[in-house]
Amino acid sequence: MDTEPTKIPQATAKRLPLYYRFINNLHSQGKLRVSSKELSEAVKVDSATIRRDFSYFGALGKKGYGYNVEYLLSFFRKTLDQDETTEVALIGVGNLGTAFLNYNFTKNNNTRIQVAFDADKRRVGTEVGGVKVEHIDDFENKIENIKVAILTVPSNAAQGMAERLIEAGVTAILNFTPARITVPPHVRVHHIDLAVELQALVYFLKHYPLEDGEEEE
Amino acid sequence: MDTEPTKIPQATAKRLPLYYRFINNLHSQGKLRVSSKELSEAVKVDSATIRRDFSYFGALGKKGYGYNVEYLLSFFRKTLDQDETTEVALIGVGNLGTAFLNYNFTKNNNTRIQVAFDADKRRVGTEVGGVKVEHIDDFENKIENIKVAILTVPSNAAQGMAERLIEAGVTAILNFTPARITVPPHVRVHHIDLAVELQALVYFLKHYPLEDGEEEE
DNA sequence: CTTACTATGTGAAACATTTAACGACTTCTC
DNA sequence: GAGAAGTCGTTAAATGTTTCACATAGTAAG
Repeated sequence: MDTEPTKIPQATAKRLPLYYRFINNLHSQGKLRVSSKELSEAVKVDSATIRRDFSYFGALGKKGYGYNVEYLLSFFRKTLDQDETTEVALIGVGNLGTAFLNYNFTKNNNTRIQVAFDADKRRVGTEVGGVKVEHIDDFENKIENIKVAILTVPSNAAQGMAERLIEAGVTAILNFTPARITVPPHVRVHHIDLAVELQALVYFLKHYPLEDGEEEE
Repeated sequence: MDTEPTKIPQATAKRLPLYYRFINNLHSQGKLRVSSKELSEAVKVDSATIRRDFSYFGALGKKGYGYNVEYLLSFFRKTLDQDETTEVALIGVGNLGTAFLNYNFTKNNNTRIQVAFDADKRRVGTEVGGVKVEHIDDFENKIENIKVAILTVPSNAAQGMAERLIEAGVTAILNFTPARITVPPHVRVHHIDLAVELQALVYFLKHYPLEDGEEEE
């Protein structure tokens, strides 16, 4: 009973949540069918890429018709495990951390921030976005079943915190600090580096002028 | 006098700011030389990839020696236009926007948030992270020379704001809203979608177990 | 039923990126 | 100064991703 088909390319996997969200929108708008072309315009991914992506999961659509929204939705729900919620811990309740806490992922998502931690005693005990803030030194006791952490601490604390998280059983970290943390091979880290993103955008702006007609991810 | 060599691959261009920051660190630590191997360990990019990346700009290193930090730094400073500051506008001073304003990009960066805008009158007139907050309806007058905007507004406002920004002359947008905005071909948009990033991480966690020895970007 | 239309799923080509491997040159050590 | 060790720059191979283009099968309508 493995839901896994053959391995999906990573590039495809990264687009799945995006597809899911949009299909979800369509569904709540009461739309019954959708073509790869419509989807393409909405999510800004080439329609052939969408068809290819979907095809890794088998034939989800009907020729001459498109995709049935209801079916697509229930398919992705299963595939993305939307039914079981993944509990997440957030480390560092600064501005960025607060932004996450207020984001309310659970709405369209299978992820929920269960608990947040901060080193600043003034923040401990408060509640942000419905999530309790605990002191960072207590966390070893409070994240026993948590495998995913969002790291929004100052960058000099990043490596140390990562090690403590891993020690406590975390195996996936979304790292928003500029520090590139070093982790054992069984731990997955995704870096999102705001300064780098902004600089890269500026670099593209200056060195890769868009000609009319050239489009963009 | 074109600083442009032949076109650099996009994947390389996205790594340049990362390299720059790290080389900058080395320099302020007083380090004189660095090898692609050391750099690789620090930024978590394969050393062959680093050598390849650097080689697009010509021969920056010396065989048997490595790279001279001073030289590398001054080279990247030029290449990434670190000398001229790019002015940026920030739209939407919520938690995420505030996080950006407090980030202080100028420190290691050639980008500076010059002005921020918000629709909430209570925020207008305040200063966040040293940046004045203006009312959003005034912005057409105040961003005449600004080409880059960070969009951290609620997602239902994203498309409309994007259009106003473009109308006012913006040609690059860093979009943090979940909305995939539609823009004319001469405008560059980079999407950073926090919920998608988190979901993708969870998907990888569940479906792509890391074997020992497998490493990760 | 037949014809016109539509849109999928995919083979094959094109394109992009990463990685391995190694020759050439430098530095280091004795 | 000679040999060992180190490290770049690059050629070539491998891998990954996107896109084209079209046969095929379904829909829609008279």
